[in-house]
Amino acid sequence: MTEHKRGRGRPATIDTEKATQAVVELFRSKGYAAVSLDDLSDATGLSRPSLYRTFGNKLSMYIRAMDAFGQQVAEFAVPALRADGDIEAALSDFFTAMLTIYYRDEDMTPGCLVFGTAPSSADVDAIQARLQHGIDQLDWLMRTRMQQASPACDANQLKAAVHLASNTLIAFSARAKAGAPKQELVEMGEMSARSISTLLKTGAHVS
Amino acid sequence: MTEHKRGRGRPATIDTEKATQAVVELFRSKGYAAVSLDDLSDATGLSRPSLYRTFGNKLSMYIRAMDAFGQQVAEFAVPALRADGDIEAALSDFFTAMLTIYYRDEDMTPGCLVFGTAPSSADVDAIQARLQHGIDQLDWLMRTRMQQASPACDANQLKAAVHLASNTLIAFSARAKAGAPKQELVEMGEMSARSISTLLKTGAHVS
DNA sequence: GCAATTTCGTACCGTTTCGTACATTTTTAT
DNA sequence: ATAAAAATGTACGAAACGGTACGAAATTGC
Repeated sequence: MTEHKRGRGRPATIDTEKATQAVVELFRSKGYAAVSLDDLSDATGLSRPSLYRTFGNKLSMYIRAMDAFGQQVAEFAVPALRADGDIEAALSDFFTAMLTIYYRDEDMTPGCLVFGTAPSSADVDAIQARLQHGIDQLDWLMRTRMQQASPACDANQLKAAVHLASNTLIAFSARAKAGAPKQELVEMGEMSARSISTLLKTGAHVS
Repeated sequence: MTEHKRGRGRPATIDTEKATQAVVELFRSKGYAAVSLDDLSDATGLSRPSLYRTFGNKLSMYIRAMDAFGQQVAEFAVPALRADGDIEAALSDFFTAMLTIYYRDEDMTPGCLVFGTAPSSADVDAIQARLQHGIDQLDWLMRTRMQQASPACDANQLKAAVHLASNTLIAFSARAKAGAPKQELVEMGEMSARSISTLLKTGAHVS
């Protein structure tokens, strides 16, 4: 699919995937506006014109980075939430999986590209739209999973649990960026998962 | 106190407080890195050298804006949390008070300066320190208020409730920036307040 | 080999950026 | 009046910025 039939001309040598990953890393650790094209050039090893050819301008690079980040989350962390079994374990495992993404290396804390850096650049319409998409998707994910876990739960109680869970993850981004140690947030996620699952269970027979 | 004994020389005409407010508004709607000194000059009506004389460089302006914003929160919203009475009402009123700050005008959504824009600039040490301070203060506020409301509550349950409440507010910043209508978040705050207070009450006699 | 074709980096342009030197204005003291 | 003092804006400089024209490099078709 990605393999073109090698026609005439100089063969391409750029590893788009690896470059995309470098772009993601840079944007999520320094934000959108603070990153210059020279920074991106250094991080990817590509010249500035090459960046333009493969990714377009800075905004489209950031948008693409958001998409790539979302895909990584979908592949690595969402399965933990979708896993069968106790809702508490699913929530807890999902939180910790997200935290291993947020804390890439043990020392540094690049955090979340979407919830960590997009809000401050939300005055750009395209960025705001993607941010909203990310939040919507998170809410949808939580709602469907919790509905499956507690089909008899009251609608309002369910909604409350969904928001508590989504908001927990969103806040993790800010806490990670603030320098909280990973273990602290892992424990916070475990406790939140327990509380939220308790609410879901008791919510099944409350007005 | 602020009134100097008017010695020799041209009297100052700059309204520092009004300029500070303009700086806060600009930073919290566009973030730190995306704001230029010319933007700040336009927003405040002060020339760039005047900005330097009164506030120092861009970073110190942002730091000062964070402090001013925190003070506004302490004066306008924190009393609602501290108010005597039901913990659910206190939480709900606090959330809505914060949301009236986040949604300054009906149309625009500048959001939260601390939780909305600081995370993406947390690679600057001074900004990260203030962000952490803001989170710590929020946690402390929640903990003391909930301790007062439910002195018999289990320590872990209390901690869980504190984190759920703090994380709710932190996430509101991202949701507001994403374009969520104010009413939606007000209702989300009410439901979260109810759930969290429920957890606090049931947590008094659970292992 | 040689032209066509595609990829890639050097070098450049106009603009914006932060920060400051310096002149101007406005006041008080003598 | 006139000098001293404080506050303020104009004008400038050096650096960084986003973006692109253009030439060099590498490969295939003839």
